[in-house]
Amino acid sequence: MTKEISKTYSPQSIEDKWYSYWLSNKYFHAKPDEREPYSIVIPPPNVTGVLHMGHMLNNTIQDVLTRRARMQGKNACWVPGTDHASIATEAKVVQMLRERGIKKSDLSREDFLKYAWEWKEKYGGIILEQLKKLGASCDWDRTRFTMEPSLSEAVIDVFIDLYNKGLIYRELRMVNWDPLGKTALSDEEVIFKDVNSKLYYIKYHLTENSKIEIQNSNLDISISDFVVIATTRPETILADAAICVNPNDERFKHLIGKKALVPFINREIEIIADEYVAMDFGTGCLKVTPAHDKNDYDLGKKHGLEVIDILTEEGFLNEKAQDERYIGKDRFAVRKQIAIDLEEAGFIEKIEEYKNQVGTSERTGAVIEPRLTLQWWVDMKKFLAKNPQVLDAVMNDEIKFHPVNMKNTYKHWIDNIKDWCISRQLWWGQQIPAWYSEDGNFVVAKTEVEAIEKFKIQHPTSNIQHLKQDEDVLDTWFSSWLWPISVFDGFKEEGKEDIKYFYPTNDLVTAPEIMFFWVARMIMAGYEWMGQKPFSNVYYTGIVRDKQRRKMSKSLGNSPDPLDLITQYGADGVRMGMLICSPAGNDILFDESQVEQGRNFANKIWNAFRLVKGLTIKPDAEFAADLLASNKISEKWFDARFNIALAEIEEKCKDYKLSEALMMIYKLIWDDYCAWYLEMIKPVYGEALNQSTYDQTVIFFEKLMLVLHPFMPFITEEIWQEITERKEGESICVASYPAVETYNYTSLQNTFETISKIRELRNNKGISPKEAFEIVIKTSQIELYEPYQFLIKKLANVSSILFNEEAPNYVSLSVSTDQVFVKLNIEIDAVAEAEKINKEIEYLIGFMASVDVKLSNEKFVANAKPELVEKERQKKDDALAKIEVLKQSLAGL
RNA sequence: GGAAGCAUAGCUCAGCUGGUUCAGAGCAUCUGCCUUACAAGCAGAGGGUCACAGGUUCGAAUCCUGUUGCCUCCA
Repeated sequence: MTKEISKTYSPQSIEDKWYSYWLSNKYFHAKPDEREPYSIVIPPPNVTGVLHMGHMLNNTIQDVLTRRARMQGKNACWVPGTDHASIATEAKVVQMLRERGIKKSDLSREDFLKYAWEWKEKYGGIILEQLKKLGASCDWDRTRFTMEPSLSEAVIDVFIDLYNKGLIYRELRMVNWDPLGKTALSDEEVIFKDVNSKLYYIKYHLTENSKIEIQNSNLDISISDFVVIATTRPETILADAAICVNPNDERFKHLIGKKALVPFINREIEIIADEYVAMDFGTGCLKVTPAHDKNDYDLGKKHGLEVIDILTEEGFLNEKAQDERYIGKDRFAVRKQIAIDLEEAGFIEKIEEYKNQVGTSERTGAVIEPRLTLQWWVDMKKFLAKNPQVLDAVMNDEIKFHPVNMKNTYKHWIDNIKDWCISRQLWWGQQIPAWYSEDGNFVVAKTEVEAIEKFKIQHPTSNIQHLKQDEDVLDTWFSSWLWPISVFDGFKEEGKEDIKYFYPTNDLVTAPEIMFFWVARMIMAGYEWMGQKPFSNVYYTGIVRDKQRRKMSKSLGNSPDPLDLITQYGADGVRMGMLICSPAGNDILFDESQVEQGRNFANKIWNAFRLVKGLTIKPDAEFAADLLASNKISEKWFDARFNIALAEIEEKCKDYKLSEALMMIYKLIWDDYCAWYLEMIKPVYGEALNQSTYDQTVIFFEKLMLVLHPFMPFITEEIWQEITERKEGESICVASYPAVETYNYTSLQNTFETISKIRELRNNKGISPKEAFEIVIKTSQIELYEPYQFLIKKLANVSSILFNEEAPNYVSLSVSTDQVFVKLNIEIDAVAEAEKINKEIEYLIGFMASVDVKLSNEKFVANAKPELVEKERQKKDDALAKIEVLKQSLAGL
């Protein structure tokens, strides 16, 4: 050994060394040239984010795709960046300020933003730094941020453009209100959760007049003084505007048009009728609260009911609730309290346990409050009518989804699309370019100066002395949907080279849960502003879960820290562990043992490297002809194996079945190269290997490293650099990926089987591997064994091989259709041997019978493919031949 | 409540248009081994009526129908 190589692979120093080598040589930087482009845009992680297991999986996959493309001679560009994540970041900054004793409400917009930017500068880059540890081959010179000036400008331009096209409007509507974030949310940002709640049955007394009217009527009904309604939200009774029953409900017909009193505050509300009311739910009487329920709002609008909003933007009760006991208190506190108060006052008939679903904010977790507010909307139906390709391209596979069944989900969403609420009552984000005059008119314009000009034309009578810009910012996704265009500066007038060259991008790798938020909308933006798709393939990764199938999350504490994992197992090990069990679209059940498997694999490769590096080499001329011939056979065999496997690997990669491809590489290296090939050519201890075989062995190793490199970039670079001389500036990152070459396949099937069977025998009889055997092979095809005797002798420790000789008192082994007889130096049990052979004969007879059934079935012979029938005949012949051999050996015992 | 999907070894999954790649892989388990590259290893082994019930067919894990059980998305 020329130099000492450590017995176990230690990734730490190697990984940092090579990553900085790659960066300093700018291998990841791409600019347009004459090569075929390959591009991926990263799903920009939130600036607030730290790397979690989902990112690890997602970015490993992107890196594999990018590195493969780069090695295959394409000009690969993976654009990194971060998302300003308006609501998530604003929440973090507010919290940080609170910890410092500063209230957001005490700050001006400008001061707040100053703090927010400070925060972003400090923490915003963390996640990208972490990606470097993973080995991500992003073009870091192209790092973008959704709120950097040029990207923000694109967002504003797009807003104005859409407004001018009549695709954006402003309207008072019921929205999903997040009382914690104090902002509106889009439907997609609301997560429904099952909760155990209570259904309260509350009595509303009729007014005196109503009672009298009913008594005076001619209806034959028993009179009661009240109606009962069922609700899960008793605090909202203070906002009730009516009670509604189904007009077809016989039980309540007499009540229609009468009046009832809201408990405690005694507001008179009318009992109205509408078929919307389900007769079989609750009591059949519905309380109508237009301000606090979407359906009630619609109902109220239809019947002209008053909208009584009793909640503040933070979800506290306001003075409209009228009852002093509750004003200024939180909605949930009031719910508890009012239930007790109602019960004490005798308004509660009963309380039932009830399971229902409650909408919560994706970002803050707060329970969503339906709230009537003035917001900005994108008219999605109109948008899609203008861009029908948004659906068509996915349905006809112009944009391919992996796995394909995601197409259904996509179509369903598109078919049921709702308008997109894009305004957010936040400060962190792109401020909406709408300008208001004091008399309530507005124009949409990029700057105040332009706004003034527009006012002069559109609202000449307005007072434009004090124009005020809209306070709200745009939904984060209103900037992310432009990402594949804006990262290449596609909205700018000049510098079109990048966008022309890299757009449309090739692959997008993302989580299925943001298909609507992001994927669908990028497709929309792509067609609207570029006139073509933003990417050709979408690979949906699964969700990373723990062994108990629970989603990994910070709050559950079931997620390992990715950086700790990398420190412990190496980036290569972690990448392999994540990928080995993650078919597209399937959730991955993460377990540290998989990462351990990855680390073990790296170590295995490392030791193969130690072996090869440690070999002593001598010229071929110094070796015996039979050894050289044997080694040639081994080389030829592995060459064929490699090419067969490579073809399969490429096939899998083409289908985006990366975990299957990786598994094939794993087996190719571990089983074929290490367990078989290296053992076949390895000289006995102390002896040398011939030069030509050594050279070939190194070439194989190199090729294996190239194929594995996209998956495990660090160890492959280290070995690729060390296995042979490299020039300064060379790297496996930019080396060419092997192509499938022609090969002559020599099947060593029978040889390998013979070796395995002899090893098995040794195992069963407890005979040491050091003890050599003499064997006799009975076969009609000597050519399947004769040239490979050397290998059988070496790998199964066999001292001599004879063909078709008598083998009295030998133990018989079945190899394919042949028999191998092994001479043991111990006494063999003739009776047991005979029994074993008889069993085998019995099985073969049964097997033949089943084949005969098929062959004597006229319909089978007539309908099945001829080659299939032929195969069945062959099976029968083989079995017959084998029975013959077995009978002979039985006689010999 | 609506839609789609899934059900194959202990676990995670492959199995295209029905027939030798038809019952597979990796991990885990078990049994031997510290055999000069590797115990993070080596050599072997055992494990499945392909969820259940019908049907189509000469032939079904594969196609059809129903049942049950899971998961996801939407409301």
